[in-house]
Amino acid sequence: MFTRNVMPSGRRQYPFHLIEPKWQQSWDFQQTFRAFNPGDEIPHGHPFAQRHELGGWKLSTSELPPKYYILDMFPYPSGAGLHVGHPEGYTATDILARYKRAQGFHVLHPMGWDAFGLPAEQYAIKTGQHPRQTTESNIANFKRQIKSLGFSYDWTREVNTTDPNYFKWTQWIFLKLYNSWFNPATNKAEPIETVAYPPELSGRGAELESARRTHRDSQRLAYVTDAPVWWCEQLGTVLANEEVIDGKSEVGGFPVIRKPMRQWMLRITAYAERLLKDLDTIDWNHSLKEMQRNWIGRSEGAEVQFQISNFKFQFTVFTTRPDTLFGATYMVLAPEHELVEQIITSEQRAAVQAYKAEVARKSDLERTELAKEKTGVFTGGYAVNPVNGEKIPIWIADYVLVSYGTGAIMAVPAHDTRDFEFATKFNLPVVQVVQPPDPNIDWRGFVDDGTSVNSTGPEISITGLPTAAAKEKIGAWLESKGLGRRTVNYKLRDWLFSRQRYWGEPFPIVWKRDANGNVFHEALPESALPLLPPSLTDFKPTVTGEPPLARAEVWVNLPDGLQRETNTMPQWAGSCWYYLRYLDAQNTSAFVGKEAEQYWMGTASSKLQVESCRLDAAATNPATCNLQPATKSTTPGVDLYVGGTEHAVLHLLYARFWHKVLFDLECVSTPEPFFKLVNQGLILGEDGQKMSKSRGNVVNPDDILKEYGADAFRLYEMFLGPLEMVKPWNTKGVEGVYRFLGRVWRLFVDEQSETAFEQAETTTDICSRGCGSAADSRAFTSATTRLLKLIKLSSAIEDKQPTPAQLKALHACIKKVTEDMEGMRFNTAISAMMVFINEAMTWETKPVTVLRDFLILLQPFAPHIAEELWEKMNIQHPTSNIQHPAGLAYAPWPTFDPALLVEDTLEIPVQVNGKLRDVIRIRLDASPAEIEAAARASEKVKPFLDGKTVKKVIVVPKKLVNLVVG
RNA sequence: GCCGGUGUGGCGAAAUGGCAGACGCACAGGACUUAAAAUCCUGGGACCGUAAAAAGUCGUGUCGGUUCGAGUCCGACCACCGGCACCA
Repeated sequence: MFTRNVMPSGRRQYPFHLIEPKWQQSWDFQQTFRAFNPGDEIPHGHPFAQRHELGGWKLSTSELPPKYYILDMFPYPSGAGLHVGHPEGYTATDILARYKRAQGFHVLHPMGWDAFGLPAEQYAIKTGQHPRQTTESNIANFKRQIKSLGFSYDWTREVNTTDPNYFKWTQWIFLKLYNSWFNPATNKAEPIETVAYPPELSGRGAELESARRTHRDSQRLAYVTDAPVWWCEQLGTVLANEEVIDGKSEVGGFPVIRKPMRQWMLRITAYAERLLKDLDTIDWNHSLKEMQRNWIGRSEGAEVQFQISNFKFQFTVFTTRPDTLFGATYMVLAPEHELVEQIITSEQRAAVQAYKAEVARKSDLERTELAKEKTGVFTGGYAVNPVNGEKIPIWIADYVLVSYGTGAIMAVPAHDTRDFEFATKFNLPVVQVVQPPDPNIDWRGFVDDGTSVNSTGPEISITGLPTAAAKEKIGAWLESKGLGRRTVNYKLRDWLFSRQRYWGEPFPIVWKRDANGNVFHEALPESALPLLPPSLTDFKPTVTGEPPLARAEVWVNLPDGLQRETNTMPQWAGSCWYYLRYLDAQNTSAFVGKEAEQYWMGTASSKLQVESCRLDAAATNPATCNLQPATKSTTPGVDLYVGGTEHAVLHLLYARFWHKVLFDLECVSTPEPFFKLVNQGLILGEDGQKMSKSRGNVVNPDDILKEYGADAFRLYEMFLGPLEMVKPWNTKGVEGVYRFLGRVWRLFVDEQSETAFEQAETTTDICSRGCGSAADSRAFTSATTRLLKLIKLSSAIEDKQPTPAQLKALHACIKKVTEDMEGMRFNTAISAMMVFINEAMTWETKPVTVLRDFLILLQPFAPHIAEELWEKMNIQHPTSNIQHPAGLAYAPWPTFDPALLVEDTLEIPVQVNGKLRDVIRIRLDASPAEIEAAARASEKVKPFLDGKTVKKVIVVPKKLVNLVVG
C-alpha cells in the first residue's frame, strides 16, 4: 500500500497560489500603479490621490509631486518566452519603483515591446505565418509571464514598436533627421533649409537646381550612400554587423560576404564629440562609459601633406605623432586608396595589381585575423618629407585601413610597433627620433613619450624637446606653412540604418526622376504617416537581392511614376526613443506632449515636497527628516535605467544620438536621455555556464513560480548577489528565501485558522492560475477571497507598546534596508529582513505597529504576501491604520530613529600587537583611559603583556583597543 | 595586444582601514512524529591539540610595501569573465 497524492516538494509554506493572483487582479482593477500626466484628472479613490490628497484634481506640472522615472530595457518578445535573466533587472527596478512610491515620489514605471526584428521574419519565411501573428502571440505570452511576477508597471502606457500608432512617430523622427543637417558652426542640428550653398551653385536652371539638391542631400543627417553590407546567400538576406559572428551568420552559421549596396546612413559621426563629452555629465558605471569612449575612439593628432615626387599632386596622412616626422622612412597607402593607380610605376604595376586583387578577396575579418604577418608592395612612387625634403618610398599594405583617418600613413618604424614589424620584414630603414627617458630602454620600437632627437631640418628643429612640446611646435610650424593642421579623428563610423527586410518600419521616402533623368529621393509629408508595410505572403528577398518589400509592386509603384523606398529600418530605430513615448503614450498629435516631456524628464520643477526621509538628514536630525524640497530631487532625464551590458554600445549610443538631435530641434528638453544607468549581471545556469538551449541549462521562471510563487522568485533573484555581478542560478537556493517567507507568514497567522483554511481548500473546487474566461476569473476571485478570509492573525499580535528591544530590532532593520535600497544592495537588505524575522520569531507578543512597519519594508520585495498580511492587519487591528489610508503600495516609508539604536554598553575587541586577544564589554561613554585600563585588566590579555613593556596604546573609542608591546 | 571587471568556507555571499565568513544553501546532530515530510533547536574555515574542551598557529589568487592594525590602501604578478582589436 502506498499513497499517491504526496506533493512533490512537500507542503506549501503559505497559500501563494491564491494570494498572488488575488493581488495582481486587485492592482489591475484599481490601476494602482497608474501614473498621471500634468492635466490628467486624478480619480478620488486612487491610492496615489489618497496618499497626496489630490483626489478629483487636474494638476499642472508644478503642482504634481516630484517625478521619478524608472525604466527597464524593454524585451524582444521571442517565442521562447521569458528566461530568468529578464526578471533580474525587472525585479530590481520594481523594488525601487515601489520604494520611491513609498517615499512620496510620483513614479513612472512602464513596460513595452521591442517587436520588430529578424526572428519573427525568419519564422514567417519558414511557415508563411505573418510576423504580426507571431509577434502578437509572443507579446501575449511575455505579458502573461511578466504580469505573473507582480511588477508595478503602469500598463496604460504600454508601447509596441510594431504598432502603427507607435511607428508613425518612429517614421516621424526619421523625417526630422532627414530634414536636418549638422551645422559645425553652431555644433548642432538645424533644419535643412539653413544649409548654405557654395557660390558656384547659385543661379537658375535645372542643372544648378539639381546640383543644389545633390549638395543639400549630402548634408542631411540621413543620407544615401553605397556601402558594403554582409550578405548571406543561404539565408537570402543582408545581415547586420552584430548578426555576423566570426565570418558566419549568427542564425545557422552560414558564410557571409561583403557586398556593396545602396544604403541609408545616419550621420552619427557629427555628434562624436558631444557623445563623448557629455558622458561626463551622466551617472553611468565606469566600464560602460569606457566602452562608449573606446567605441567613439577619439584621437588627437595632425594631418600632414606630402608632396609626391615627380608629380603635381600631394596626399594627406593622419598621425598622432607629428613629432616623429623626421623619422618617417616610408609611406603606406591603403590598397584601396584612390591615389594608388596614379603613382604606380610601370615596373611595379603587376605586383601592385596582384596584391590589390589578393586583398580584395579577403574579408575585413580575414584581413585582421591574418594580422600576424605584415604584407605589402612597393608602388614605385616616392613622397617628399616636408621637414627635410627627403625622398621616401610609398608602399601599399593592408594594415592601413582605408576607412580610418585619411587612409594613408607616414611610417615611423623606430617608434611604431606595426611600422617596425613591417620595416623589419621588408628591410626598410629605421631612424631614431625619440630618446626614451630611461637610457636603458632600447629606442627601437619605443612608442611612448620621450625627447626628440635627430629632428633638425633646414627650416625647423625640434631636437631636444620633450614629446608634448615637440608636437606643439611642429604642429604650429606645419599650420603656418600650410603643410598640415592639428586635428582630431574618431573611430566611430556613420550608422548603417537600412535593412533589406520585411519586418521593420518602411522608410517614408519616395524616389523620383528629374527632367535630366537624375534619380533623387524625397520625403513623404507628415500627413502620410504612418506608412504601413504592404501585405505579403512571401517574405523572402527577391531573386535580384532586392528587399522583400519590392515584391509588393502595387505598393512600390505609385500612380505618378514615383517609387517607394523598399528598405526598412533596423530594430534599433524603435528602441531609440521608446522611453519618450512612455511619457505620453496615447498622444495622437505629437510623439510626446511638451508638458508631459518636461515634467517626466525633470526640466520643469514641482512645488510639492517629498515627505520622506533622506538618509543624511535622518542620521543627524530625525525631527526634520520628513520634509525635503522636491526641486532638489528631480533629475534631468530618466532617473534610473537598468539593462544588460549587451546594449552597452549600440543601443545606448544610438539612443543618445537621436536624443541629442531631438534636443537640438527643441523636441526634447534634456541633452541626455538616461541620467543613471546600471547594468545587471548575467545569470548563469546551475553549471556556471551561460544559459542556452543547447546546453540544456535554461531555467524557466514559470516552473519556479509554480513551485515557490512570485514573491520567492523575486526575492531569490535579488538574494543571489549584487545586481551588477555575474552569478550562477541555484534552484535549491530559492528554498531559502521561500522558507523565509514561510516564517514571515507563520509569524503573522494563527495556526489553527490555517488548518481550517486548508481543510476548506481541499473541498473547494477552484481552478488555479491560468484559467481563461472572465467568469472563471470572477469565480476564482470570490472563492479565493472567501478562503483567505478563514485565515486569522496570530493572537500574539497585539496593539501594545513595543519594548525597547523590539524597537531596536525594527529600527536596525529600517536603517539597513533603507541604506541598501539607496545603494541598490538588495541582497543585504533581504538578509537584514531575515535577521529581523529570526528575532521576531522569539517574541512572545508582537506589537502591531512594529509588524506594520516591517510589512512596508517587505512590500517592495515581496508585494503579494505583504499586501495580504497588511489587509489582515487592517481588518483585525483597524485603529492603527488611520495614518496609512492609501493602502500598502503608497504607505509612507518608515524612518528610523538613531537614538533607539544606541546601547549603554558595547563590546570592543582588545588586540595585542594587532592580534585579537579578548573582547571586553564597556560603557558607551567610557573614556580612553578607562578603556585602556579595562583592556590591561583582562585575564586573557595579561599573559601577553607579562615581562614586556607597553610601548604604545591605540584606543579607538567604540571600536577597539590595541596594545603594542616590545 | 589594449581597456574594464572579478578572485574570500563544500556552494551563493557579507564586512566606513578595526572581532573575516553576517544572511542563505548544502551537510551533520537533536526535538516533534508510529514513520517520513514540514517545522523548531544546535553545530560547523584549516591546522595543532584534547576524552571533550580551552589555549595556540595559519587563513580572503601570488609576492612585496604602507600602517599600531590590511579582504579593504599602494606596487608587481597570476587566473578567470566581458569589451575592443593593425585605429596610425
